[in-house]
Order: sequence, then C-alpha cells, then structure tokens
Amino acid sequence: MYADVIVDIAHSEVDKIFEYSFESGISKGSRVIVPFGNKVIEGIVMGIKEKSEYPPERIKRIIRAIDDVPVMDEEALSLAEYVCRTCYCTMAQALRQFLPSEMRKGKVRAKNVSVAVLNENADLVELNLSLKKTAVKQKLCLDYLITNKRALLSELNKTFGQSAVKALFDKNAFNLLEEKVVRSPYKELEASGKSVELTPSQKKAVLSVENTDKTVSLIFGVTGSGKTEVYLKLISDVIKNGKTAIMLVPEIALTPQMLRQLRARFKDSAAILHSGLSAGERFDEWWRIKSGEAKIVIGARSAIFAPLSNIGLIIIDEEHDGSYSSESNPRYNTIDVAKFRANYYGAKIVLGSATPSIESFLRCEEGEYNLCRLPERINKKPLPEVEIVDMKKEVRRGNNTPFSAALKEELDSCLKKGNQAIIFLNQRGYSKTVICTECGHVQKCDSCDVALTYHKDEDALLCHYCGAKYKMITNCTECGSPFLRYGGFGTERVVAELNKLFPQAKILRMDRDTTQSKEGHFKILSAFSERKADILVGTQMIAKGHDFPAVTLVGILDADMSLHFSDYRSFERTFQLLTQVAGRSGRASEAGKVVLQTYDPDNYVLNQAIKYDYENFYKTELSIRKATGFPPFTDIVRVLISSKDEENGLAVTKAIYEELKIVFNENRESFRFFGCMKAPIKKIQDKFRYQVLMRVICDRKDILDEIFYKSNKYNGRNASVFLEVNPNNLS
DNA sequence: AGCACGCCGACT
DNA sequence: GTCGGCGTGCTC
Repeated sequence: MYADVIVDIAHSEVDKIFEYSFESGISKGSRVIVPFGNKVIEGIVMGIKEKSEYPPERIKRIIRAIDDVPVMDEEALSLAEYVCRTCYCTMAQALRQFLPSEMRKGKVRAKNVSVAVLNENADLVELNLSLKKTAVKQKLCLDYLITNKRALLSELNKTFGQSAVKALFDKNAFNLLEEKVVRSPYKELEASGKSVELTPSQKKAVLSVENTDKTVSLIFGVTGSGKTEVYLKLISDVIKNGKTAIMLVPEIALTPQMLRQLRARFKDSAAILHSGLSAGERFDEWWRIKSGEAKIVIGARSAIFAPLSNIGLIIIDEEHDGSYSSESNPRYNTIDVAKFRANYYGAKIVLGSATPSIESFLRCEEGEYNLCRLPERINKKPLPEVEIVDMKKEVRRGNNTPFSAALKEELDSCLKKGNQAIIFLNQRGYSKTVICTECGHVQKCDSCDVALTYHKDEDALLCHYCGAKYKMITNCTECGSPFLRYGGFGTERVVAELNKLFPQAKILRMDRDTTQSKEGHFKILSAFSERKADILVGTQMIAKGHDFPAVTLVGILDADMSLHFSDYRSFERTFQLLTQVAGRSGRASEAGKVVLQTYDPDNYVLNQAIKYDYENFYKTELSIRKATGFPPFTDIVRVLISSKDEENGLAVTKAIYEELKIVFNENRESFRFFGCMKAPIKKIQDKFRYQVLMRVICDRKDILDEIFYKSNKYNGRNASVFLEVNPNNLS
C-alpha cells in the first residue's frame, strides 16, 4: 500500500505530495513519521492507494503512525486544502492549524500519575502491629491510606518521605496504578451564570437565527444589550439536537468569563482552546474535543480549527474585530473558515457586534446575511455621555501631562465616590520614542526601520517589530549628547503620571507586557473586578467585552492615534474602538461618563462615534469606499518581497512588477490601482521590504490566482515573496 | 526547510 | 597544495 504524504516542512519547494509505502495501521488523516532526505520528520497522510507511479526503488517506507487514530478527518483535510488554496500558503502551513503546535514535535503526551491504592486483601491490622515503634512515618502513612483508601504517590512521598512509602509498598500495603490525568485549564474557575429569562428582543433574535434559511445571521446590538444570553440559548438548543458548537471571542482574556457561563450550563461538555494554555492543557483539551467528550469549544481565532465534528453552530462574537484575521501564514479570515465548516455540516453562523464591519453590514443589506437587532441595553441604562476634549488647547495652556484638566477632574470625583475608572491608551511601554534634544536623532532598531520604545520596567529599548532588546542609552548614539527626551506616552508612563496625581489610588496596568505570565489576563481582570484597584490602564485588550459594574469613567487618551494611520480602515477601526471602549462605562446602576481626548475634535468619525450612530457612520463610510474603490468593493492585493540583500530585493520586485503589469494591462477594467513601491516599513529583521500593491474588484479570484502564480515563482533562496489579500495592516 | 555536493579565495 | 566559503539541487 502507498500513502500520499505532506511533510511538515513549511516551504513552497517541498509543498507537494511525497509517496511512501506501508503495510498496515495507517489511514487517511494519520500523522506519520517518515524518512525524508537524510532526516526523519512528521507528515500527514492525505490519501491511500494501491499503486504508485513513482519508481519503486526510490520509495521509502513509513516508519510508524504517531497516534492510534487519524487526527484529521475528511472535513479537516478538505478544509486544509481550502485554506491552502485561498490563503496562498503551503499545505504544511494549512495543516498545522489543526493541531496544537506543541503536539507536533511530539513533546506533549497524555499525562499519567501513579496512584497508591490500599491493598484491602492484605492483613492490615497485622501489618500495622508488625511495624516497629520507630517507624512513625510508616504508621502515619498507613493510617492515612486506611482512611483515604487511595492517594497520589507523589503526595505520599511528599508528606511521609520516600523511604517510608517505599517500605510500605514492599510490605504490600498498597498497589500502584497508572492513571491518566486530565490537565484541565481554569480548574479554579467556578461556574457561574444564573439562567435568566430572555427579554422579548432576545427571544426574537434567537427565533430569527433558528428560523432563517440563511447560513449567516448578524446580531447587531449595542454594548450591554445581552448578546451573550442569546448565544447561550442558541448553543443549548444546538446541543439538545445532538450537535456541537464553536464560540469565538476576539481575545484570550475574554475566554474565562465565557467558559464560566458555559460550564454552568454544560459542565464538562465545554472545552477551551487557545494559545495561553499550557502545552499539557492544550493537548488534553484537544483530545477531549477530538474524542467527542467535549461538544462546545470556546476560544480565540485559532479555535475555529477545533477538531469537532457534526457542528451545528459557530458563533463569532465581536465579528468586526481585527484579531479574526490571521497576520501570519496562513493568513486566513476566521469568518471564511467558519463558512466552509458551516457549509460542510449544514451549520449556522452567528456574528455578533455593536459595530459590525462595513463588509458584514453590507451583506445584510444585500440580503446575504440575516440581520437581527438588539436595540437596547438590557438594564435600560442610556449609553454613557461622552465629552470630547481638544488637546491642542491643553497643550497651549501648558499642560504637558497626558491628562486634560477635564479628565483629571472626572478622575478625581470618580475616585472620591469610590468608583472605578479605565484609562485607555493604545501604546505599551513608557515612551514611544527616545529623542535627542540636541540633534533630534530618534533611537532606531538596528535590524528594523522603526523607532525603539522605551520600557522603564526593564530599563531597555525594545523593538516592537522584531523583539530586539537594547540597553537603555545615557547619551545620544549619533552626537553623544546626554540630553534625551521621551517622545509620547505609553501605558507605563501613564501609570507613573497617575501615581503622581493620585498617590492614594491603586492602579493596575494591562498590556502585552503585564499579561505574559500564565493566565496573566485573567489575574489582572479578576483583581480589577474584585476592586483590588481603582484605575485600570491598558491597551486594546481592555476595550473588549469586559463587564465591570463599578466603572463609571472611561478616559480615552489618544482617540486619534488610529485615525491617522494611512489605512483605508482606520476610520472604521476608530469608530469601533471608541464605541467599544465607551461601552465599558456605566454598565450597572450608576450612569457612566467618557472623556475622549483628541487633537482633532471636529473629526466626523469621532463625532459620530460619540453619538453611537453606527448606521450613519456606515452610510458615509460605504459611499467613500465605493467612490474610491476600496473593500468591500475591491480586494487589496499585496505581493510582499523581502530580502537580506537590498539590490537583490529590488531586482526581484522589478521582475515581478513587470510580469504583473501584463496581467494589469490585460484586465485594466478590473483594477482600481496598480503600483510598486518600498513597503512602509522598509526593513524588518534585516530584511529589506518591497511591495507590489493592487486593488482588484471583487470576484476575480482568477486574477488573484494568476498574480500568485506569477509572483510565487520568484519565492526562493535570496528573496521571499508572498501574497496577501486584504491584510489587516499594510506595514 | 535542511543538507550534501561542488567550485573559487586565504592559509599551513 | 588544502580548508572552507556558501551557491544550487534534492528530498517519495
């Protein structure tokens, strides 16, 4: 028998089927160990056949199957093929999505523990009496076992000492058993969630989703309108019908609170899958899902590839969120993957958002998606009042802190009332840049064309692109001057400033740097919701979905930071972000307040965001997109070329440009833009970056395929070339 | 992606 | 004369 194998090497030159022979014990979808060149590597069996065309003397044998059962089912294999074809990545890259990364190298396994079980057949009384008086530890240990019947060997060793335990074992007092333990994440998380009666509009939404003949429903509901209750009801109905469900949230940090509610209703049927788990936990959860024990999966983006079968429902909460598009290969879009899976199993998809993506809302208008509205907040509280503060005036007044007078006042009264506040700023670190006041030189990364961020905690300059860490300087590296200035504020610096202003207040910071540890998100959020702090300062990650009843003030320090990115989606993102952050305030009894600081107070996006007027914003934005030829009316296609050698990169770029120009000339009517340039960040990790940028009207997959085919030929040793369609950012 | 094989510069 | 640079080809 022969097997078609994809080897686990993510490179386009080995991105093809390799044939191996085997006798038995291998099926389609199995993971296998195979000899490859002079190495031994892992692969996935894509198919089985009786005959091979390949010269028999060159065919090698599969060494062995890795698991007892095939890890990939029929659906997973075809989904991998779909991802590979639509994301222009290699098959190996597509296949990797389906297994926790720790499983690949074979490092994680099922965990066994030794359990000591009291030997009831032995004459224990006799044994007890036979023990010498001095054998105190043995006596204690035996007593313990007699009362408890069983215990973990490791625990016994710890409490009574290895030698005593060993002696008892030799006297046949207990037997040892190997038992599998399930490493369950968030064990200490208590299930909570009162079953509440759905409001009429929630009921209507549930019925609408269940009765529509459309695959995708969009639940458009303001923050605090009770989307979660709708999701839970939909999941429980699907489970009742013997099907399974996936529930996605945009942030790992949001998974525990969701898991808590799912456990309250579905106990161990709920599994969690995200990269924040330990290797063992991820392994065990994955197998719990694979084996059918867990029927509901909650997780961030990657959980869309959970090994469930018979899916009945896929929920994507905060569907507009950028985290649903993968930024590295394979650059898949979660909603597209969800559609594939839903299609395969005849499942329904539910998208939820207070600020739907322009594309999703357009699809509702066009009738492809079923639109359900949840028009009011569950507690009937009005959305918080927003005050726009002009920071230009503050600067003119000589205020060089990150807080306007208005925000300071609000913070003061908020704290005096014993309420909590959230300060939002999308910049981690202490200062965004370090600038020399003599020569104006900005410290840059050696390997990347970006400014370094100063991190005071580590007293180091960090590159946010390649992760390089440099010792903090005392003198300008250009002119030697000791007069350095911190440019811009990051979360660390904001915390420092707040400490000066409100020395009595307890402040928590939440950003990528403070959430590195295991369950780091969870710890900070729990501490804040248990009111162990008065102010929470954070980046993006505090904006999403958390419910803190005692928060009555939200400060947005730099509302326009995301506005001035040269990205067609920056307005959309700003609108979403502001609405989201503002939604954190005043969720319970007391009315909330939002202070929004900006250098551009008349900007229409900000002014629409503070009115929570999504639909007007949508109309304006859509007409701009249409007029200028941007998504969702076109696909932005970027061929990114990077090379260690500047000249070589440029030469490859030119060659690709010339070749694609032919495609452009033959299909001018389908192009809205065609150009070739240096990438906005000219160098990352010592690789020079160039791009050919295009906007092609939608539904011309044939053109995209041709672009990929023509440019991918140049992907080789001294230049890497890859294609992106509608990337999240164009740096 | 790795690794082996293969052709041109600075060393004992 | 060799040791070793990394440019190209191959992996069922």
